[in-house]
Amino acid sequence: MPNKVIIITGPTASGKTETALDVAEEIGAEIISCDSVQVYKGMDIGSAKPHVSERRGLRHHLMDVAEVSEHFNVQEYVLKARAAFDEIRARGKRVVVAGGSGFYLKAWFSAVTDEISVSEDIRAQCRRIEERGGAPALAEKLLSLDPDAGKFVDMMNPRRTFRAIERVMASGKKVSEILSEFKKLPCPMGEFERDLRIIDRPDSEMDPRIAERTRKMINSGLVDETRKLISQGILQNPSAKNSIGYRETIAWLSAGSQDEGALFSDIVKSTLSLAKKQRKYFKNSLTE
RNA sequence: GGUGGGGUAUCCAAGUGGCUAAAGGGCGCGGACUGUAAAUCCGUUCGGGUAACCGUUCGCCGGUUCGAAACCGGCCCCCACCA
Repeated sequence: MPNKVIIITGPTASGKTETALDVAEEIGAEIISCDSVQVYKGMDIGSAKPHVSERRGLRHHLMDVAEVSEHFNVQEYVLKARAAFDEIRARGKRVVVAGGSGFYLKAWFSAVTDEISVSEDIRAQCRRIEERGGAPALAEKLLSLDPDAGKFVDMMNPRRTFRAIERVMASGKKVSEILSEFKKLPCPMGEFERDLRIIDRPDSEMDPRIAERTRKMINSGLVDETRKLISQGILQNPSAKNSIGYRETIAWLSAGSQDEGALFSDIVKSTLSLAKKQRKYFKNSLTE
C-alpha cells in the first residue's frame, strides 16, 4: 500500500518529530503537523517547533497558520488540514501526519465536530446561564431541555454541558439523537488508508529527555519569546496562554522573575504530566 | 545558652479530646471528552480484603483518660530572633 497516509504520534519529547522527518524524507512526503500549539506563529521555542533549517527542505503544513491573539480550534484545524491534504495529494505526493495533539489527531480517523450551526444568540444565552450559576445552572438548563441528557453528558463539566445545550437549542433535537447522528458522520479528512505509528519510550528515557529539552528551551530564549507573545496578545487567547512552557513562564514573569530553577522544574513537571495524558488519550481514544 | 515558632500520610498543609485513616492541595494511578484539547471534567490515592471488617499511623518515650494526632512530663531534630 504505497499510498497509505503515515500518521506518526507519541507523547511529547518521544522523538516523533525526528521520526517523521526520517520517514517523510525517505518516501518523499510532505508533512502535515498535528499540533495545537505549533499552529500559532511565534510559539516556536516552547512548542518545540522544528526551525525551517531543521526541516530538511520538506514542506510542512499547519504550522504558523494562526496569530497568537486569535482563537484556533479543531474545526479550523480540520478545514485547513483537509485543504492541505487534498492539495498535496493532487500534486501526487505522499503525506505524513505528525504530532501529539490527541483530539486533532482524532480528526484523521473520525468526525470530531458536527454540522449543527449555533447562533451567536444561543451562545450568548448559554454564557449568561454559566455566569449566573456555573455548572449546576447549566446542568439544570440542559435537563429542562432534555430530561435524558444526564445519561450522555458529563453534567459536572461546564464545558461539555455548555456545548450540549447549544446543540440541543440550535437543532431542537434530543442529546441522544444528536449523538447517534454524530456517530454516523464520516471522517472529515475523507477516505484513505492509514498507517498509525505511535512512538514511545520508557520513562527512564523520557524523564531525562524532557529535562534536557526544557533546559534547552530556557537557554535558547523561552522567556524572551514569551514576552514577545505577551506583547502580541497571547493573554487574550486562553488556549495559547495555557499551553505548557508558556503558561509557566507567564506566571513566572508576573511573579517577578525570581528563581529560574523553579521555572525549570515547573515546566518539567507539566511536560511530564502532558506526556502521560497523551499516552492515555492514544490508548483510549485512538486505538481499539 | 535564652526566647518564639515548628515536626501530621509520597510532598505541601489543615486539624487541639470521641463523628479522624485523619480536611484541602500537589504528585501518582484510573476514566470521560463533538468546535479552548498542551484544555476541561470525574473517580481514586496507609497496608490487607469484593465487602463487613481487620492491621498499622500524626518526631521519640512515658503518663492522664472509657477514649489522644490533639492534654501532661521528658527527650531528639528543624527554623527565626536574641546572646
